[in-house]
Amino acid sequence: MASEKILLVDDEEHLRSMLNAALSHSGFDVYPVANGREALAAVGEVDPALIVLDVMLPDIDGFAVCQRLRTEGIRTPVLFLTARDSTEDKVKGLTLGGDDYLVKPFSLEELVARIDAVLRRSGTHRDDAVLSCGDLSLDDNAHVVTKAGEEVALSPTEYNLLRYLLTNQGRVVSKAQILDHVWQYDFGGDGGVVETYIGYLRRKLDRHDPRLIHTVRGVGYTLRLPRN
Amino acid sequence: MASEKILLVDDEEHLRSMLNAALSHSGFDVYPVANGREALAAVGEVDPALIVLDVMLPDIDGFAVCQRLRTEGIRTPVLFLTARDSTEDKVKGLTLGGDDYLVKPFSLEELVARIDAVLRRSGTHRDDAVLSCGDLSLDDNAHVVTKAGEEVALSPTEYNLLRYLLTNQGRVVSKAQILDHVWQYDFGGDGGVVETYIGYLRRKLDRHDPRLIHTVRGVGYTLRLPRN
DNA sequence: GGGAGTTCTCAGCAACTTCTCAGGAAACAG
DNA sequence: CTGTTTCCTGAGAAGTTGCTGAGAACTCCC
Repeated sequence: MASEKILLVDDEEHLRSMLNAALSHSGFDVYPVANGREALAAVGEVDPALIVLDVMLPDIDGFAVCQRLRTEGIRTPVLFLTARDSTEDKVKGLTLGGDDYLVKPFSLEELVARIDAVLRRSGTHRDDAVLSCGDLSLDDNAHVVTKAGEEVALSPTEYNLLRYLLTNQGRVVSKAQILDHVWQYDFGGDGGVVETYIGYLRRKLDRHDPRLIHTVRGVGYTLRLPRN
Repeated sequence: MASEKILLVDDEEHLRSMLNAALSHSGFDVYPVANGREALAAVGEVDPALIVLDVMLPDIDGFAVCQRLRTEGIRTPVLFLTARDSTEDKVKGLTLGGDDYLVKPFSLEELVARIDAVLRRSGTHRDDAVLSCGDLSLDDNAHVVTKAGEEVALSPTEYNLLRYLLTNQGRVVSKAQILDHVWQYDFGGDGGVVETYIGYLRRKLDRHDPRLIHTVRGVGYTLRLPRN
């Protein structure tokens, strides 16, 4: 597998190891570092396809790291991680150069979706932007979901949940897995929300046979066409 | 046989020796240790394919052990064992990076099933996810059982029992063995339940010839095609 | 500051699961 | 054939899980 290299820059140890695990498992080749200096040093050696860069770093801040790379002529796309505060506004202007940003706390599903989107735009195609199952399809570029040709409006969480089910179609995913991947990493509630959102999805796009979203009692949910 | 190595970390001696016996018998190469320090030391020497890791340890807790490994770049998949009260609802992120968890008390069959699932996901194929016998088949990924092409809905216990019979097809298993493997290890009842559940399975998927589930009077049950 | 949309919790309900038990059927031994 | 043991089965009580609608809290946008 020719997996893409990702340079992961975050000083918070817990978050870094969590993102490392999640991105590795999503098929990326992850190089985790803890600060700006290490990041600058690693870019030359690793030559990553993308940099996941926390804005708040102990030494050089994320903007400065990025700017330094650009003045050196390095165009590697950057996905900034920022807190919901004043830095959020500063980052907004940076999406012009093909970069993007994500506000903490985010969900892992969203992170992977953004990374895929940035890589797709920068030409390094990871995979197709359209996921589908039966007459249901989700286009990640256009951010559009259609069922039987009809466009269906979904809220952000509904969309992320559907995307997660589609990337795992045919496999059963537990409520715990769904919470870990679709909800923000600091979410404190229980699995009850998942039931509610599965309900929302069913109402919006699984009202008639053949049903696509199946409950596996005591285990979780799965999305697939019924056996013939 | 190139059996996979499993590092088993649990401080409760009784449970540790029980799991050791069960996993060894399932064909794994088990390395049991009693605490976090020993676990960290053993990972380097043994290089296991998977770690079964109790969350509640006397010295370093399971999460910390895992995180320590990750920051060292070790990505061995982990199967956490957690108690129902303390952790289950509170702790998130256990299913990231291909890891999984099991709530105590569990059944041995479930433990082995989870281990197989994690190893399958992490690429270390132990064996296929589909078990079958005649026109009966059980797909562990999709968690779907079919008989003569028809999908059959099973409750969790029915599913676990069928899985146990399938992995032991051709061999006779006693009611005591079934209780030990399919029911939670602290189950207090008698073998009567097994008869009931064998009955459920027969009704759902063994109503017509050729029969697959056979009673061996005075000994136990066996699943296999009739001899011609 | 008001309205629309979204997120999350909760309680009541429905459906399912688990386990026990008791009576009857089947196998077996003498 | 008869008594004993083992197994099968249906009924039902108790517990668990999942679905749904109502509504409180929040955000975003005008």
